[in-house]
Amino acid sequence: MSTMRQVAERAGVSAKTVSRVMHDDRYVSADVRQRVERAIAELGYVPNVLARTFRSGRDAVIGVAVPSISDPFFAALTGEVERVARARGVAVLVTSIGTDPAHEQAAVHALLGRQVTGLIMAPVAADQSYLRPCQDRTVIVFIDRPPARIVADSVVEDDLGGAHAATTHLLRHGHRRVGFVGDTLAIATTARRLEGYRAALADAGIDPDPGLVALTAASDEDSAKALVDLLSLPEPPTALFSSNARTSIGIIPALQAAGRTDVGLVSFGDFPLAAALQPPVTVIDQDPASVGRTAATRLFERLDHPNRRLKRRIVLPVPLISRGSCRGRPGPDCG
Amino acid sequence: MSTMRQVAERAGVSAKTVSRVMHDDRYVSADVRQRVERAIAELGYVPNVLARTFRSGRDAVIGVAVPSISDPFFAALTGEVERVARARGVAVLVTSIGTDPAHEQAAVHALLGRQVTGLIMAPVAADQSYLRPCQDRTVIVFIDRPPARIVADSVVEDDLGGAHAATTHLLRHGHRRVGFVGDTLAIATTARRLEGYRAALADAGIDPDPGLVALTAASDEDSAKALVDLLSLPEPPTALFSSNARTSIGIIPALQAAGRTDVGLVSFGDFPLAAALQPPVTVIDQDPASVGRTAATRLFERLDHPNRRLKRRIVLPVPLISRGSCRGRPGPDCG
DNA sequence: TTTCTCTATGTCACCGGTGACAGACAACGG
DNA sequence: CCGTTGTCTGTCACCGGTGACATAGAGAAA
Repeated sequence: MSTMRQVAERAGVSAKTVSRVMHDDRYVSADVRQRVERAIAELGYVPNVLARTFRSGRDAVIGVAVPSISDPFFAALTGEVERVARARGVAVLVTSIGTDPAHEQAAVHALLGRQVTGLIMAPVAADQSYLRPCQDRTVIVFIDRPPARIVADSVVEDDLGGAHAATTHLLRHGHRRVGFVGDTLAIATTARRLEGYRAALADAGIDPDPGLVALTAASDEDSAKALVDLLSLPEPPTALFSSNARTSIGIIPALQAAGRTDVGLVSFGDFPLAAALQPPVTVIDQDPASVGRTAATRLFERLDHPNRRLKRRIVLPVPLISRGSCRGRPGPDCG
Repeated sequence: MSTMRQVAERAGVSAKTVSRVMHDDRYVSADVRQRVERAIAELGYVPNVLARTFRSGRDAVIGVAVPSISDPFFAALTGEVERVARARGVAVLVTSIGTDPAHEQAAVHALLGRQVTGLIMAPVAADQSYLRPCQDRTVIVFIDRPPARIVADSVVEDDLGGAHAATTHLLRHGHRRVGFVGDTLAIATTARRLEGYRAALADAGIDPDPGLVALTAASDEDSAKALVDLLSLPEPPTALFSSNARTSIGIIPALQAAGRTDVGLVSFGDFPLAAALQPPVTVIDQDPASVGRTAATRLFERLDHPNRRLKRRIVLPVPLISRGSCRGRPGPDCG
């Protein structure tokens, strides 16, 4: 890879002049411009972005830190962030934090050390105060889950409202024993969805049965097992609220295997083919692309206008898409 | 953000000594080490990775360029690359190329300009010769599709063999009119899968009917439309080979809507819930994680041992997972 | 003609960490 | 007491592009 000075030498000019050509500076004669452009082409010169941005102290890169990029939800979200960033010529550095809270700080520091101008992250740990010192030079936008012990922008879905709506929807279809299937309360969104579920039961005057709450559905296998356990209770649930798309994808095959497609189901989070299943799955439409777009847009807004006053917390609505899985065996129609 | 010299000043030492502490250099007295560590903690010092790697000319970053990170296949692949890279302390820069071949070079140059040590990319254009000048300083591994007009490592699936197996599988279940649903021949994998499909028909002594080949399934809507068109032919196909998971996800709801779940189906590429559908979908298991792992492993192997001689082309087998959607209405059992 | 402006190009320091190299001092063997 | 070796710390240049500033010639204005 050649450097700017090599190009300069070949064109018989100074490095600065090459820099001027690269930046379409007005004050370059046609003759010189042509010679430099030829030299650039001949050497296949690609400017060293590191050097440029190193000088200015800040790189045109934003970091994205999510639990897992493989997760379709975060993949779609990241993809949208990247779209917005690319439109502005900003690169995107991606890191998977994993689910271990202890690893969050290391993963985020790896990004900060690269002098990212902005950071979009889904917090996993219970405390993000370690990010405070960085806030004067790096804009941080939290996604999916609100941050703790730090003031920053966040873009979250309406977990509480969505869970409430989902549960209420099942209750309206005549279900009285509604189960909750989730991964773990350590994840803030799950905790809030459980809260919404409980609130809906309370609003309907139904006594919550702790035995109907399964918080072990971390993997597909665990989800399936949690389902089997719930269905083999003496008084099994007639409907389930699945607290995210992954648990839904885990329990649906198990439901089918058990021949219990009569069990009502609402999934927090849409997923491919939800409409093609029998019965089609009613979902709370938690749109990852819109979270990504909103977060990236906010990030750049902060970068462009550091002094503008904006509401810290953006809560995206999560509409319910009724498809049919909400009614019980002899249930009434969805509406 | 503080610099190394600021830390040095606070600790009353030179910048170089701070550097030594950061690198656990043997020749630092316990006293000095402690003072420096205190200063680092007090200032919340995070070393500037840019500066360090800028000096050495190479950054501990690898680039990943795929058509779209939102695509679950590439998301899973990228996730696995990131896992392997993270285990080595190497960061991952991700770029979506999109489907426009003209954009490929710009997207890749954006990564190269950041001095990535390695590049994992799924080519979209018909010519990658523009990458030749970079090869002496950047290791390139192509994924999913082989490169053109350039010699480099590639990790691809056995498109030809997989498509052949899928088609043959349908033929063995008594189907004689097997349709092909794909996006576009501009994508190399689709072209090779069509080739495999045709070869399987030829091996079975069946005259290929060009009318059964639909190459318009770029989006879910287009896939659905392609399916409807195929089924309304005077002599419609009794089975379909869907050339990738996305087209499958597009045509399955349409199949269900048309009440034609009797139509045989094999999908190139597994997808969530394929087993939970009615009937469960037989697939060619194209494992994105293993592509990612293999590519990343090869990349680091090249970086660690630049002179080792290795086979350029790695073809991953794609096993067929028979689930039931392959048989026709009154068909025999799957094998 | 002088002065000023505009154009076109060059020089140089600097960003922040680090490799090469240079001391300085202590300990130790002869 | 000197030479040698080992330990600890500092100085300085450098990576590559760019901002600040200088300079030089051309033409215009005074």
